[in-house]
Amino acid sequence: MTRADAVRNRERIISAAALAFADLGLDASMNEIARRAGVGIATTLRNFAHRDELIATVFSDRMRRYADITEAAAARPDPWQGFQQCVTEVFELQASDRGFSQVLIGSFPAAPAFEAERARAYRTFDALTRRAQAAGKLRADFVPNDMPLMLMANAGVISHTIDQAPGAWRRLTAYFLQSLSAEHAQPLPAPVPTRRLYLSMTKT
Amino acid sequence: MTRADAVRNRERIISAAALAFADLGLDASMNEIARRAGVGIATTLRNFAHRDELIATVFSDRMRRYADITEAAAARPDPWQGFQQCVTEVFELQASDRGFSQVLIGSFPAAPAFEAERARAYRTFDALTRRAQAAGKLRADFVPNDMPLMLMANAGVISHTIDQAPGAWRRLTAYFLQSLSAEHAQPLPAPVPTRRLYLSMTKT
DNA sequence: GCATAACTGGAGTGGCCTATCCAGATATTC
DNA sequence: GAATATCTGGATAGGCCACTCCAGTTATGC
Repeated sequence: MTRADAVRNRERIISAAALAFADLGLDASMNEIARRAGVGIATTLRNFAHRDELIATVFSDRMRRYADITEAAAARPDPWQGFQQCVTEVFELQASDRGFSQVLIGSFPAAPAFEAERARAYRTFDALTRRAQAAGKLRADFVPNDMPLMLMANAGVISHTIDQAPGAWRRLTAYFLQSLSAEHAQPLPAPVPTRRLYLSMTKT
Repeated sequence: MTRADAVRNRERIISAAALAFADLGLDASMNEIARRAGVGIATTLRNFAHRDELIATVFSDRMRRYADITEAAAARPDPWQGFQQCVTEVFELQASDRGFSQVLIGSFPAAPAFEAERARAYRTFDALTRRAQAAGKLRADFVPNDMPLMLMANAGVISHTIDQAPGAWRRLTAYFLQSLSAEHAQPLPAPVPTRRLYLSMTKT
């Protein structure tokens, strides 16, 4: 039987980690998290032997929300508005948490349930893309794999501006959305091969 | 009198640091650099007491090149082609070195000569911007302060793709340039206040 | 070729990191 | 309320970090 106080401690660790990741990013130290939780380092590491487990636990809600945002956008009647809403809201989600911004451009193979949500988002985004292209609104040479590219770009902006200029990502978003419109689109260089980009998102 | 072998050591440190920064980014440890240079840690730190001095020394060439690229673009007769060339070549310079990519979105107040080159680039870019806008090619609501925003975005892409998909930044660049065209430009959110963005680029 | 100023690298310090160990504390069960 | 299974946090180890100290080495000027 798991003891009641152990459950309480586990939850304190998760709460503390959520704050620490938001403040400091994903590389907040386990020591720091233990300190904030008012719990020993041993207790923290007993509950979450690998940092990735803690990350997956802390951000499972947000990851689900990520996939939900994509599905809600796909449910909108207007294909192009749906696509734009998806990009905007995902970027906004990224801006809401330094840690989650990094989660979205990372990969956590040790947490299958977590990655399943990401896969759900990708599948839906794929459909969203095709629908917007079929409607002639999204440029035909856009590929779903451009999304991680944009997430990386947005993460770069967010990590440097979120404290001093928290709205900077909105301007980036606007630039992106305009360049994704099918109207007057100019040719692009070749897209990034999916496999290779995914590889780059594997843990180091 | 500075001894000949001391000069030689200093140069070995600079060369080793250039490689280490390119491989590992700006946070390569001083220990690692000393090891690569085949020199004691004490010698390394005696030559460069602060990491920033070493960074400014290693990247002074590239920083000058950055400003030169901007000036060369400003010297081109066609304002819009000049502007596009500037953005493309600066992004390419960023892609050529993980460390320099970070330098371009950082700030090194302890190295005034270094920052003077950056200021030269900014001044020229400002003129380049106005000229391209006067020609009606660059959208009127673009502000020079959007450049650091794009540099941050590009740095984000580069840091995650340079190994596995080294051409990814080109696609980002193409998207950006299209959204900067004056033709069919849609309204944007407010630009990031200059002061605040600069502040965010100050060392932590 | 010697005296000396200039320079060297290794050893040591203190800090923070992950990770493990274990004697003691505590919730639970009966 | 005693027995026990569960859980705790401090101490500890080993690694890497920036940084300092100093006895010993080496280039240089005469």
